Parts: sequence; C-alpha cells; structure tokens
Amino acid sequence: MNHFLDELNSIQREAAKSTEGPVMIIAGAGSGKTRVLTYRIAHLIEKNVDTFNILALTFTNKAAKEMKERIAKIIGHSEAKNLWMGTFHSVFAKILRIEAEKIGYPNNFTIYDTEDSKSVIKEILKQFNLDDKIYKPSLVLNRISDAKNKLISPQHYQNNILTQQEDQNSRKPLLGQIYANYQKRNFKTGAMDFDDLLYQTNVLLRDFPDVLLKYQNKFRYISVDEYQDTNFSQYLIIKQLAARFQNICVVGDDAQSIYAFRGANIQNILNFEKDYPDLKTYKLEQNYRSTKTIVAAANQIIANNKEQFKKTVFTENEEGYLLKVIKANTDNEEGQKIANHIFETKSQNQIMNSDFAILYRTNAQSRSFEEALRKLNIAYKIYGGISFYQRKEIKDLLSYFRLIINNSDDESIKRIINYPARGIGQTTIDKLTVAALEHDISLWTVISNLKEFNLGINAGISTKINDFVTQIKSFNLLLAYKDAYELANQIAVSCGIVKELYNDKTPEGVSRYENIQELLNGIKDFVEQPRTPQENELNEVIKSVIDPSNSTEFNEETDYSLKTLDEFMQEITLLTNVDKEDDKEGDKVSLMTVHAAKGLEFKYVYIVGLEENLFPSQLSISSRSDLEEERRLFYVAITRAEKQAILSFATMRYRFGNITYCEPSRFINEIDDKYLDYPKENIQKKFSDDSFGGYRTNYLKNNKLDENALTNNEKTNVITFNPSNKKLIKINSNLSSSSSILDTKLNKNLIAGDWVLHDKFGKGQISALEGNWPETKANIIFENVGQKSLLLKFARLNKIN
DNA sequence: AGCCCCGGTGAAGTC
DNA sequence: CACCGGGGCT
Repeated sequence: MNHFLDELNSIQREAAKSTEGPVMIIAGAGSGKTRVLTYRIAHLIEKNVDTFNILALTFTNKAAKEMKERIAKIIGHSEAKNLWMGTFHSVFAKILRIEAEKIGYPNNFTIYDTEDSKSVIKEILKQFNLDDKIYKPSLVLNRISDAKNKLISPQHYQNNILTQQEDQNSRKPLLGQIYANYQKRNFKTGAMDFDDLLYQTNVLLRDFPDVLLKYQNKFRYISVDEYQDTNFSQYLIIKQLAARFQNICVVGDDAQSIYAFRGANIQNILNFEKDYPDLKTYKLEQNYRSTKTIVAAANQIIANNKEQFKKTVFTENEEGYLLKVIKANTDNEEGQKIANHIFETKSQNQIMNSDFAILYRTNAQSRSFEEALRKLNIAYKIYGGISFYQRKEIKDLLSYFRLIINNSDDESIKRIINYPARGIGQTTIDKLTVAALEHDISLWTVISNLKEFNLGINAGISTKINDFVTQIKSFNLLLAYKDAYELANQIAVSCGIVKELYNDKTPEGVSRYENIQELLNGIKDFVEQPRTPQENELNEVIKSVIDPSNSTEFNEETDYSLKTLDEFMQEITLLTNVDKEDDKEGDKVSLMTVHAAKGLEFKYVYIVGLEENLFPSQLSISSRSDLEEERRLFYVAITRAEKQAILSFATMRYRFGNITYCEPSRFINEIDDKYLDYPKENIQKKFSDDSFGGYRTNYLKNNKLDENALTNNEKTNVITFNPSNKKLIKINSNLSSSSSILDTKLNKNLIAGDWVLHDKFGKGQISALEGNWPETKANIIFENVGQKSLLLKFARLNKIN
C-alpha cells in the first residue's frame, strides 16, 4: 500500500515533512493546501509526536471536523480524538472556560452574539442620553470591535490622542466612554463578546506567565490555516504560544485575503518573515482544480493588485471553456438567463445540480435566482442568510438555557422575562433596569431580591416576577443532574414556548414550532454522542462550577458521564451557519455569497451582479486597499470554478425600491478578451433601447419627463433624466453631493474649444468630446498637467472665457 | 399590556 | 422593497 505522503507532489511533500521550526506555506488557489496540512499533521503523529501536543487552527469548525476525519482515516480514530482543532474562537473559548477565573470571569461565562452586543450598546446610549442616530449601535460596535482586535483597551483608547481625534472629527467624542462602560457591563454580567474571546486570551497570556508556559508546553506544534485572514489579536496569540518551541506552520494565500473588514491584516502574512528570520517558505503553485483558461484569467485579475507575494499559479489541466459573459437588462432577466444556462448545460452534459454554484456579492441578490430556478424546477439551496441559531424562536429558547447557566446574563433576562407573555411590561422592566444600574448590580440580583428594593411595583406584578425567578432557580438545580435533552425538553414545555408556538397555526408559527423541535432533536443527538477527551477535561472544570454549592451532599451521586445543557451551549454558541450545513442532503444548485464560497469548488460557477457599485461594492471604490480586497474577492470567486466560470451583469436593477442603472464591473474589463466569450456589443451598448424587462416607463409625457409620474422614492432620491434615450438615471447620493450634481449638469452644454477650470488640474481647453450624455467623455488639454480624458457627468468643471 | 399601522430609513462580507 | 421603532388605539 502506498504511503500517504506519496500522494503529494514534491513541493507539497517537502512542506508536509518540514515539521520543525517556523514554516510558511503560500498556497495558490486549488493547490491542495488542505491536503498538505492534513498529511503534515498525520506525518507528525506518525513520527510519534503526541497528539496532545498538536494544535490546528482552521477557518471554520466544519473545516476542522473534516480535517480531523481525514487524519483519523490515516492514523486511526482513537489517536485523532486528542487533537485540538477548531477555529480561533472555539479553541480559545475552551481555554478561557478553564482559566476564566484567573482574569475575573466565571467559567460559565456567556458568549454574546452581535445582537446581544448591540442591545447592550443601546442600553448604554439610553443611560448616557445619547442620540442613536449619531451613535449608531452597529457603528459603535464596529469601533469597539476594531479596538479590541488591535488590543486597544478602554483606558488605552481614552488616553490615545489619535482615537480621540478621530472620534471628535466624526462627532462621537464619547465612544471611549461607551467602550469602557460596555466592557464593564459585560464583565459584571459574566459575558464575553466574540472579540473578547481573543482579547481576553491575550490578557490571560500576558498577565499569567505560568498559564502561558502551560499552553506553550502543551501546544508544541501549531498550524494555522487561512493565515491571511487573521487579525492582530490572533497573530499575537499565535506568536506567544509558539515562542518557546517555534514549531509554527502558517498556511495561506495573500491573494485570497477577504476579511480586512473584520480586522484581518494581510500584513500578518507579508511580515511573517520578519518575525521568524530562519523561516522556511514553500510555495504551492500548481493548481489541480481549474482549467488553464480559468487559471490564466484569475492570474490576470490579481496582477492588478499592488500588494502581494510573487507567485505563479499554473496548471496542467486542459485548456477548457472560455469565461462566458452574460448581459441582462434587469436583475430578473439575469436570474432567468442564468437559470436557463444551468438548464441547458445540464441537459447537454448530464451534470448534477450540485455541480453548479451561483455566487453573488450580497445576500439580497439571491431573490431573482430563486424565482427563476423555481420556475424551471431546478432544486437549489441557499447558504448563509439568517442562521438557524439566530432565529427568533431559537434565540428565545436558548436564552432560557443561557439564563439558567449564568443568572447574571442580563440580555437573556430582558429577552424572556415577558416571553411568553406573563404580564411584566416595559414600565416594570425599566424600573428593574434603573435599580440594577443605581446599585451597580445585575438584573438577576434585583429580581431575585425584589422585596429589598422599593420600586413601586404592584403586588400582582411582583408575584409574577417571583414566579419567574423561582422557575429559573428550579431549572438551575437540575442542570447538573439531568442530561441536556431531558432538561431542554422540560424547559421548553414548562416555560410555555412550546404551547405558544403550537397554538399559532399560521405558516410562520408552524415553521417556528418545527424549528424548536429541530433544536430539541439536535440536543438529543448531542447527548447520544460520547465525549472526546478534551470535552472530558473541560467538563471537569465546568462541572465543579455549575454544581450548586448548597447541594454538596449530592456530589457523590453526581453522574459526570451525563452530557448536560451547559455543555451543549458551549458546543453550539460558536457554530456558524456554514458549520451547520449538511451538503449531502439532496442534489441542489448552491446559492451563496462569494465570502461563503471560500474553500469550496464547483464545476460551473456563476459570478453574478458584476456591476460597478455592486461588485466592486460602492463602499470600496474610493479606497485603493478596499478595491484590492474586492479584487481578491473576485479572484476567490473565479478560482472556485473547475470547468467554467460564467460572469453576468444587468444594466438595471432594483435597489432600495428604485430603479438604478448599472455599468458592467471593471473586473470584467481586466480580463483579456482572448479568455472571454461574449459578443462585443454586449458591453458597449449599455444603454440600448432594449425592452424594460417589466419595469415601468410611464414617466414620459410628450417625450419629456413628467415629474408628477415619479414615485415618492424617485422624487426624494436624486434622479436625472437622460433625453437621448428617455431613461431615468439615479445619481447615487453618496458619491455626488447635491451641489456637484448641479455643477456637472452644466457640463452638458460644453463644446469642443471651450476653456474650463478644474478643481485639481487647473486651466485647460476641450479638444474633443465623444459619446452621448451622460456618458460623454471630454478630452481636455490642461496647461499644467497635460491631456486628460474626463467623464463630463462627474468632472467638476467651470467654463471660463 | 399588547396589537396594529404608519413612516422613516437603510442593503457587504462574519466569528 | 423590507425592517424597525414609535405612537395610537383597544
């Protein structure tokens, strides 16, 4: 039988065998990096490295699970079980559960998701009496998140002149105080948000050298997948842990870094060499996934980026099909054309639905594809969107679980104290919240000692609150003695959620009821799975904490083999929708965002909505580094394809309830014509007189714009009218201030020979005009900067005499 | 306390 | 268009 390393090419094999010291593997798209990483770990184990000493960080928990299974197949299940594998968040959440008390958190701390975090921020804004239109909760949270990912503490933040200046300029001078208050509150309620899982790990490793040493000794061999997507906080954790043995292997592709928006720092990979001068670098450049055409086109796109490692991805696969470009008039027509193309490709080549993927920039684009596929009876599956665990009914029930595990979890109390309705209204909750704030205690302390506070709550409502507290306490006592399924069931029934949803016979109600059942079934599955050794280790720590101290007499009888509800919660809190997906159910076309497609591959890949302001997104266009990230995203999209990539765009689409006109994405133009299959006129005739694809055209009167026929939306948004083709044009209000629209409208009257003054380029003369308004380009010879070609609709010109 | 309707406002990507 | 929050009504 072949040895597993024989399945690798020579560079892959060298990389896999290079186990000692710092290693960086730059892996081009489709170059088999997962395989290398997997075999590298298998090889370590074969060399008798204890699995207990291996840590592998992956991008999703699903990836970790798959890798573990592959390793188990090579070296055996009992061995593989001991490996620590998972995402940064899940691995360090586990370590924090063990060590939490050192940094002042309870071991059973709650993990807040984004919704919880925003709710905390809203409350702080209320307390500080701040306008949530200026301090938008999502913005505030982003700012806090950025700070944490850069390991900037609240104190540090408030003392830093730079951050203070930035916040002054953005009219949000109190952000530092909000940040400090946010951290204080969460500490008090025993809660960590996603960023805390990394931030607090850093605090732990910084302040407790003995803990650092313990984990340095434990994790002697560390590997990090998708290293290009790590942020500073993650970078530092790795650096600290690897400092003693320096057996650190990072794998990544700078060309596929697409998470800068959440703090990922491409410099981590570009600078890795500086941290480890005796680093060994391997470049995996042979692509095994895609055709020559796809690889060539992808290389050409990425070459437009300045910041990158030099590498040459090549393939020995066949030449393959050209990249097909599809033009549609509307978003609906785009859906139809793509669905038809899938239909035809299938019927000609006997291809499975699951060989097709439709990738879009934003989740909101999925609608037209769903409709079109449904019409043709093609099965599809949407990935992403709202995750199972984010659904209201699921979060409601999980909030009961959370509160039972950690009584201090204020967010959960607020969520469920009156759900199902038990007559505890907003006025009452406000009174409770104020009391908690005044005494600097958690909501739970207030409601469980209600009679000690004189809150002016009438006797009837007080009884209801006490009943609620009693119920939670009774579940609390059962936590250590019932398995997760039994207890979850009991809670779901006796809190009234099951009854509430059962009585709701609307389709939504039925679906919610089913979701609750699905959750309970999931818990049953969980209970039936035996624990891994790591889980056992964790379990012992946690059990000692959640066991109520007033019932020590039962300790002897405690059955530690029970899988309890708190364990279940730890297991699922950090699962993402990607992790929960089960790809094996049915043969379906995949619909997902490009981000979600990272790491996947399909025979036929449709990259849709390739329009300026959509892909690349509007928000990226003004900054070079953001635009480069969009380009990497496009690169990721194209390199998912094995046989053919199909690119599509629409010339108009509905956005914000308005018709907007779109231009084809610059990314299409960056691909050489020799790789593309499209009729040339497709691109040129952007504003052709094609049918309107069902959109309204009745705003004309005597061939002129009839203002009265515009919808309110159209009126309030900035709309101009193009007399040459009789169409409405929405000018994006983000891009042009209202004054500049007036200015540039005047440009319409300019003719060759006119002298103009430009804000930046100074004085110049128009030598020629080409194209019809609003696409008119002017060739202008400036006195100081020479010849420029400018689009009149954008250029800020003033005519001079 | 709870429901409904209205209007204002807002869509990138995610652990 | 879709969601959310506020206000008014029951």
